Order: sequence, then structure tokens, then C-alpha cells
Amino acid sequence: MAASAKSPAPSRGAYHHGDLRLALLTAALDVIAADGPGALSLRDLARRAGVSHAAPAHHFKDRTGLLTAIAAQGYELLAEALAHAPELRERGVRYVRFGIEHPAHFQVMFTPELLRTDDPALVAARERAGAELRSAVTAATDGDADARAAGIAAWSLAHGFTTLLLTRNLEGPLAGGDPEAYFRSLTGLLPGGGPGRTV
Amino acid sequence: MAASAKSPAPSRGAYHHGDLRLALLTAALDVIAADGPGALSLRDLARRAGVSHAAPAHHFKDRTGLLTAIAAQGYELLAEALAHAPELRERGVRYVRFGIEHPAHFQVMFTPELLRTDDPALVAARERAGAELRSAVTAATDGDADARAAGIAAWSLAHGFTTLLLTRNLEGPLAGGDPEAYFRSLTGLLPGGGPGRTV
DNA sequence: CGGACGAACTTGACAGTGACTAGATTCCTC
DNA sequence: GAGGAATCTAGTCACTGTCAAGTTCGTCCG
Repeated sequence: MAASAKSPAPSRGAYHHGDLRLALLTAALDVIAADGPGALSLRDLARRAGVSHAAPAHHFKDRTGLLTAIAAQGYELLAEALAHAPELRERGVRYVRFGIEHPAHFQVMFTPELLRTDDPALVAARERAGAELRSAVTAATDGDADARAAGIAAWSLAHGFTTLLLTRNLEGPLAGGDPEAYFRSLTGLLPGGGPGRTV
Repeated sequence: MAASAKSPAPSRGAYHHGDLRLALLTAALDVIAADGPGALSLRDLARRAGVSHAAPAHHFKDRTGLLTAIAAQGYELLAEALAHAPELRERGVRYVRFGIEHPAHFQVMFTPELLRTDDPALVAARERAGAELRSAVTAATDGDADARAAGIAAWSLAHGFTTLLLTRNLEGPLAGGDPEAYFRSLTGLLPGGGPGRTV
């Protein structure tokens, strides 16, 4: 129609749809957040986007490909969220916040049987997020002998809290309160949580 | 659960199969442990047991019914594992051990969208396990004001560690060591871990 | 300017799945 | 023995992912 500039659109060319890949991804996130990865159907996504049932296969080879792309995106978002955080406790809070804001990503990232775990993009993104996690711990413990143990403890605490939260296992105790604030109070029970060691 | 008091046989009557219900459950656990709940197919289970494809429906109404039964059984096993443990740290270790020994149960128990969460048997079993968890915490904190917070911290730590372990996220750090022993060392970072308060 | 090329998408078909129904078989109890 | 419930078979339906072709469009090259 009008614009025939050589600059290819920011997100690939649009043919019948506009940006089908993006539309499929966001629709998939909606479905997963609502009913879990098991409820995901490529045909349903195609229907929502108003394209034919086989169109998704062109962007993601198959169901596993779609989920792998979501996981990779999730690790990138997580790495981004963790970066530039002052110290360990704050990174824990951001870990929890990431789970709350991106429940679909979180769930898919930690369900390995749904993914092509050797996908290069996935491996790279995961490594980036892992580096962020590790740097926070080593900075807090500052070369302590059992820095690794402290890191795993912190990760377990944040991960467990987030998981229990997303599986609706903390609704009674929290009673509608702010999860992040609650988690922040929990971190006081672990060493290295703040600027000064608390143990 | 049509429980007729006259039941003479220990494990229900055997007709064509022997004990189809049990066979289906154990086969399902194998499949889930290997490839996750998404790989579960009633037809496949029937094939493994050597019966027709519709036979499973007579024991479990549908796929969700089977998974709900597994979750309920899981909570019973967990309650049983937690009972009679001396103190909080030991219960945490047993929580981790439960996850290692019953990975399929663990995964299904904490995937609510796969279950009929209002199933009476499931609710009852969950309540039993929850009571065990709570009693361990209150015994350790002994009426402390933030006993609930400590309980959630302990639960988060054990749950997160188990989850990360089962999703193969700790293979690097642990390097084949004993997970239970490793977790036991982590609990030293939390208060109320031993007979005497450590904070 | 026009034709070739390739990417995005459509159409059609296939095997496998879960849910459902009706009917046959076997076992237990009386 | 006969009745009745538990158990299993067989067939159907709508749905799914995947494959193999076609079709339409943008772009580039001669």
C-alpha cells in the first residue's frame, strides 16, 4: 500500500497477519497463565490469531519449539530483572516479582520435559540468567568458603516461595497481603541478606 | 470410592486383569516420572496393562480423576513421611526425601490445574499433610509471634530445594553428592533448625 | 519492467488422543 | 443354580499435532 521503504519492519514482514509470531507468543502466555502448559494447543492459538491451523508451525517448528522459545524469553527477562540490583536480598525480591509478573514463563522455564533443553538460544539465555544469580551470591558472601551453599539456600528460598505462591499454596497465610513484602521479611532469616551480615 | 464393608479380598476382586487399578496407578507413576504429566495417556496405560482402551475409565472417571487420585495418594505418603519426625530440620530432610523417592507424586501434587482441587479425598489428604507441616513449625518456634513466617520460610526452602533438584537445576553444584546431606547443611542457615534455637 | 525466488500462509489428510455410549462377559452373593 | 454388580470390549465423536502439498505476497536481479 503506502509505505514501500526498504527498511524491513522491525519485527519481520507482515503478510496476512501483521506479526503472527508475536501474536502467537502473547496468546500462548495467556493460555498457560490461565490453564497451564497442558492446555496449550497450536490450533487454538491459530484460531485466536485468525490464521489457518498450520500457520504456527512456520514460526515454531512444533509445540515444543514454541515452549522452548517462551522459556528462552523467560530467562532473558529474568536476567534483565536481576541485573543492576544492589544486593542479594533485593535480587531475591526481584526473583519473586518475576514469577508473579510472568507466571507462564516461570512455569515453562522449570518444566524441562516440555523443552528442547539443548536449544542454543535457550542455553545461552539460561547461562545469562545463571550468571546474574551467581554474581549476586559471590558479592554477598565475598569469597566465603561455602558461598555455593549460601547461594543454593537463597535460590531455594526464593524459588520455593515463588512456586508455592503460584500454585496457590500460600493464600491462607498471606491472606491477600503483598507477597513481595512478605518475602522480604523472610530473607531476614538468612545470612547475607542485607548490606551488613545479619548472622 | 464405593467402600463396601464386606470386601473379603485384600485388593478388590480380580477379574480379567488382577488388580487393574493398582497396575494403572503404578504405570502412570512411571510415565510421569519419566516424561511428565503431559505424556500421560489413558490409552497408553491401558495398552501397558493389556486391557482395552476404555477400561481405565471405570476406575478413574477421566484423566483428571487419575491425577487427582495420584495427588491424594501423594499427600498421604507425605503426611506419613513427616509424622514421627523429631524436629523441624528432620522434617525438612524428609520433605526432600519424599520428593526424591516420589517425584511423580510431588510434581502432580503441585500442579493444581491438572487436579480436581475440590475432590473430598484430595482435600482430606492435603489437610492431613498440612497439619503435619504446621505442627513441626509450631513445636520448633513454640508460640513465637512470627511462627507462621518461620514456617513459610522453612517450607519455601525445602520446597524450592526439592523442586530445583527434580528439575535438574542442581546437578552442577551438587555434582553427584547426596542431596539430603547437602540440604541438611543448608538448614543450619535457618532458625529453629535444631533442638535449640540457633538465632 | 518482468520474471524468478523465497518466506508467510492455506488447504487437506493422517494417526493418535480423551470422553462417551452401548453391550458383552465374568464374578460374587444369595 | 439365578440375579446383580463389577469389569471389560467395541465403536463413535471432536479434538490434537504433524506432514505434504499448494497459494499468495514481497523482493531482488537481470
